[in-house]
Amino acid sequence: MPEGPELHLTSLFINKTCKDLIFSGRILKNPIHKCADIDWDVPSYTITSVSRGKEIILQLKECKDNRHNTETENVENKKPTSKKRKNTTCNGEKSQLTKARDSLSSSELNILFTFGMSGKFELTSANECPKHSHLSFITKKEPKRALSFIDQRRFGKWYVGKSWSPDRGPCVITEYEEFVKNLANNLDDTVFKKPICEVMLNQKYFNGIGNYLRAEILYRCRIPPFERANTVLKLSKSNEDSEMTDVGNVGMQLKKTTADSPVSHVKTDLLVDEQSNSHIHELHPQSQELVRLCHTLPLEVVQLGCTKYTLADMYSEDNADGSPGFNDWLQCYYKPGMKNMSDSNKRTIWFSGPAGPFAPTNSKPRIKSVKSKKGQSVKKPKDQSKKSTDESRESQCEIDSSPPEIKQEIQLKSDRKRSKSKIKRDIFQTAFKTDSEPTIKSRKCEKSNETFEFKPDKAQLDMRKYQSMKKL
DNA sequence: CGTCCACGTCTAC
DNA sequence: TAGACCTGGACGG
Repeated sequence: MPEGPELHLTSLFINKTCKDLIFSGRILKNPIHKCADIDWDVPSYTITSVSRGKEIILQLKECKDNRHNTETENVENKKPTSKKRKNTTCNGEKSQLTKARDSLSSSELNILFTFGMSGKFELTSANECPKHSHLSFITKKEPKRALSFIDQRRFGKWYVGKSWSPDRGPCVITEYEEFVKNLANNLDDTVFKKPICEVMLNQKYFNGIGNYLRAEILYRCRIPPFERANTVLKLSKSNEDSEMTDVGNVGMQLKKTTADSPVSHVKTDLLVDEQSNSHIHELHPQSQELVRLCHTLPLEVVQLGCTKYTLADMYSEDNADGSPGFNDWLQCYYKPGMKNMSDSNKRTIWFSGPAGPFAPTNSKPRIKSVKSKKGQSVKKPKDQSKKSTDESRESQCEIDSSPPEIKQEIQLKSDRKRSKSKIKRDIFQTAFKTDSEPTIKSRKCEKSNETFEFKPDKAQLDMRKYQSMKKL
């Protein structure tokens, strides 16, 4: 579920786990992926990372003490294939790497990633090639390990030598003040005529907000998803408005971290002191609440990830330590009893209460049932009519339209059994294991015959080449 | 077995 | 504003 918090946690994970690792040699690329090969081949380099909204940059830096050897080794190791290696981007743009090298020192390289719907990074044994891995950075020392970009659906992309996309606004997590300023200064943009739930997926203004966060944010400030954005977001009329607001009362539960978490060094001071955030006071009090939640809710998820040893723990249904996980944190998205409908971009918005005045007129519940843990389902009736009033929409949801006793029973069921739903939060399943503690998967792999699996598909031949490269 | 759905962009009418 | 880009899990017949 890569939204802002997951990207941010990935960045923290990479910085933590790769801190003491030296990488070496070529970056292995799965030929099935359309993004560019990366022509980087140095004897030793380090990897650090930084995230911004739904983008993340890997920073590769050649180790200086090896710099002297680099040139000669590169010449010696040059393989005939390396000349032929294409250097095109996802967009087919040529020589991006060359451009990048012109503008950067040859001893460092930035790679910009987006995660699509299923992108993630894992650190595994280099012998084990996780299914759907598309880029692998291999460590220098034995036992060799691989930092891999894994992406089941291949919607994720990377761009060599690129910096943050200019089409995206400030990060809701790390650039809160800029994010508020960007909003406050652009509320006359015509995009704000659209429903708030749709505008919240616009990364120009809400970089890092995705489908689950928009639902949670709107739910928690009780804003109907199809209310017009410029009704919800507006400037403060007078100073009196801002004096009425409850400044700085949010996110105080975000203080705790767990000492042995791989990301325990996460800074909890990302919460901006609102006294110094001049721009939020330009907004109407009601707008302020929404804008704050755009920062604090992603931070809560980051914090949740930081209190777990692995992110798999965070997404797990069964938390061994009894502490809440991601599924417990969710209050609206994909939860039994919540309503849902398709927005104008055919994305499911989860909500409670009225849909709002600008809900699509032909809308109906998109997901008919959400099953809770033991398989009970809360069935939502199919749309019987094409009414367009809020009232009729209300009646489409069983929970809200049922007699109180049925309502209560459904609620009890869903309380007893936490929603299991389809949201299998598989991101980073093994990723957070540290170097000293190999993953279960890799242990298995080491015990067996050192082969790695790559699922056969269309590009089998290329794949075999890739595999043999990988074995080297 | 077929259909629908999924944490997200992109581009072509 | 459709579709395209992808894989795979859940569910219904």
